[in-house]
Amino acid sequence: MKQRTMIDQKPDKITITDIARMCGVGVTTVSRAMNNHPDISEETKAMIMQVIRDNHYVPNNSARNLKRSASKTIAVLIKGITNPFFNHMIKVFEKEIQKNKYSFILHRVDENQDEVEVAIELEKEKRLKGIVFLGGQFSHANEKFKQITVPFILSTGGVTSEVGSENYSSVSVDDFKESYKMVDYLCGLGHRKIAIITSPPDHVDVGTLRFEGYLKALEDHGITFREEWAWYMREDIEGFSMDNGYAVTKHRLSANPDVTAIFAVADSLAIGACKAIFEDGKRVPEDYSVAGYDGLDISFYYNPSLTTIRQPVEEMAEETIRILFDMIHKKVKHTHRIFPAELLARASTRPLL
Amino acid sequence: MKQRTMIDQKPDKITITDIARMCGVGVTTVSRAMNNHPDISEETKAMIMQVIRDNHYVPNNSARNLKRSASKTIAVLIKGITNPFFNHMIKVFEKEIQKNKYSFILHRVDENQDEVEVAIELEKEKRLKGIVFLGGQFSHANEKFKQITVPFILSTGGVTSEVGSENYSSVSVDDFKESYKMVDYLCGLGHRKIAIITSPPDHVDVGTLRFEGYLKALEDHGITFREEWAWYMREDIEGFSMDNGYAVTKHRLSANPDVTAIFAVADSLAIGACKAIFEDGKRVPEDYSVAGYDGLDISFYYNPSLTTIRQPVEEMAEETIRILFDMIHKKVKHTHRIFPAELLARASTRPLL
DNA sequence: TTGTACGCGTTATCAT
DNA sequence: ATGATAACGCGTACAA
Repeated sequence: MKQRTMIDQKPDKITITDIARMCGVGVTTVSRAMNNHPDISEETKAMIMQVIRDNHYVPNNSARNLKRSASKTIAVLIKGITNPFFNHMIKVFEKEIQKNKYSFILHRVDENQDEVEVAIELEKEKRLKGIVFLGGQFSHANEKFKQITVPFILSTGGVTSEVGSENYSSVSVDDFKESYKMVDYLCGLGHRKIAIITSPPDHVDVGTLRFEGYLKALEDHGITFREEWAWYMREDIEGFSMDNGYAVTKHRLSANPDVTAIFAVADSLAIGACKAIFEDGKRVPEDYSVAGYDGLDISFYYNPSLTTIRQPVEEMAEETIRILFDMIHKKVKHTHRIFPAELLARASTRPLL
Repeated sequence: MKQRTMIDQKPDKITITDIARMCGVGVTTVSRAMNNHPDISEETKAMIMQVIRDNHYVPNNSARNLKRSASKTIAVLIKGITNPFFNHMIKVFEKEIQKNKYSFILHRVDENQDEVEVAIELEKEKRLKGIVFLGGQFSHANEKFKQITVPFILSTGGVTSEVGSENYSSVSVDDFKESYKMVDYLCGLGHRKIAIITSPPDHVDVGTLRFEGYLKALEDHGITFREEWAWYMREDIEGFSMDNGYAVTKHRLSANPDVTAIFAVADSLAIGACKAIFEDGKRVPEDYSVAGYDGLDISFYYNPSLTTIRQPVEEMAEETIRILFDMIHKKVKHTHRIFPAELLARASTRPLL
């Protein structure tokens, strides 16, 4: 009954012990009240919870995590947050993870941080049960992967170079194939001079594979690739952004007047390209056919609506979580799942003649 | 003495004590080596760090946070991540915070969580030095604000109802005024039947103030508001999304043939509206003038480019951090800074007649 | 059903 | 310069 009254100078310094003392019970009982433990009478529990509320007591998560052995939480690591492509996926992750009665942490990793290192740290800190790497590129991560001791999966991320595929799970689309599909489509429309907006050659990211798909499609159509068709993103502007597509196209368009189609390896780049074309007094698709990649919402809403490769984001996200839980429940060791993407032929491309 | 001798299967269970033993030094010394403490010889430090690297030892952050008294970290809390409007701001936050030698945590708070409660928890867990609430609405948060014991600032967020402004700092634009400005502009172009796409009346968010600005501008131009001009976002679709603007316009357009202009309280809504207009066989701005709000990148790239209210996001973000550090360094108690926004008159609106 | 005491992994204090 | 040890706040055997 000796509720500690008034003159609370340090309301944040209150601990479970204080609550216990206020309630005249032991810390165990307080702990039980908070964690919905069975072995506690309803009335003492109610009383304790009331005192907790009255005093605005908030348990310290660091102490909890330190003590707790397991924690039923999944972390999703994402590099940057600029990519609108991930928004849908994150929502699905959240829903699916909650459906499994796990809690969900979205952790952003800085552009210049190593996401695997962050994961290793986070696993210990939060006693994670599983990890999803959303996007990102994993070139030489093999050694580090081994330090992750819980199931993890690469969702939508590329694994370049020789990282043994028996060491991780993944969900993705075949960037090479889908990119090929698009360029093949453009060729089928009669285009033979097709520029591509992609990452600089020394970069290792999704742009690389998509560029190779482009090359192969050209070859299969008997078209000899010309270096001047490779419009590399600028490095001084954020990658895969509208700004970048705009700047690149602005610079390259007039120098390549015979190009009839432009394939951008991201919808945002394609939109930037369109703007540059408009400002040049030209039209899409009458003067230039423009195609994107990703299938963002905006590709539908843009005017003209963008021909693009739609990745089945929702399904991919669901499958990501499904595989992860399969691994957690030891039903399976690792899985690689490649989804087919869909070519959406819309208004930004047209047959040549 | 009951140190683990049993076959180490868990390489992640290695602790600072293990490292100390391996190095033949005390735990204190290891701790010093890791934290760049001055009181340690270069050679022992190098030796210890090598052992740490060899064994892939990673210190447990929960234990660190628990023990550490202070931590020089700022957290930015953001509700949802769908809003592309925040992307620029986050980058600036990160840069500015690092410039101050603090570290930066971006913490996403779930749609159905109370961000202030999350903040209170996080403050203890991470020993935060300051908090930024990015966006969000704070109606009855006054009591809870008091439980936050470190400086915090509301950036770009609305505070509706009577939360004493002496209890927090804030950076924002005057939604009422800027909204008024836009509608006033439309009226100046000769429009008198102007629809608005905004949040449902019972919602408390940025839409509310912007709606009021719209109402006032109409009134000042001697226009009597008609209920049928209020196109409320659908609740079964994500708020402020292109999908929502599209659905609403699709539904309302034909029922209101005499409307000549549409003011959407977000660029994304405006884009959705444009699409619906196009599908109706009409044009922007020839048949309808459409205006947005926010000044997203896409508003420039869209076709036609969107007339909008551009919030000075970079400056606002910089000021947010500046004020926060002023508070941290006790130079100031709290500050409210309102930024002017800029009306960008572009191609999606035109004079009537 | 409830309480006591210990340990989680780290850093801070105070010795040496 | 280095080391032993006491916290940090909580959960949980184990005892009552």
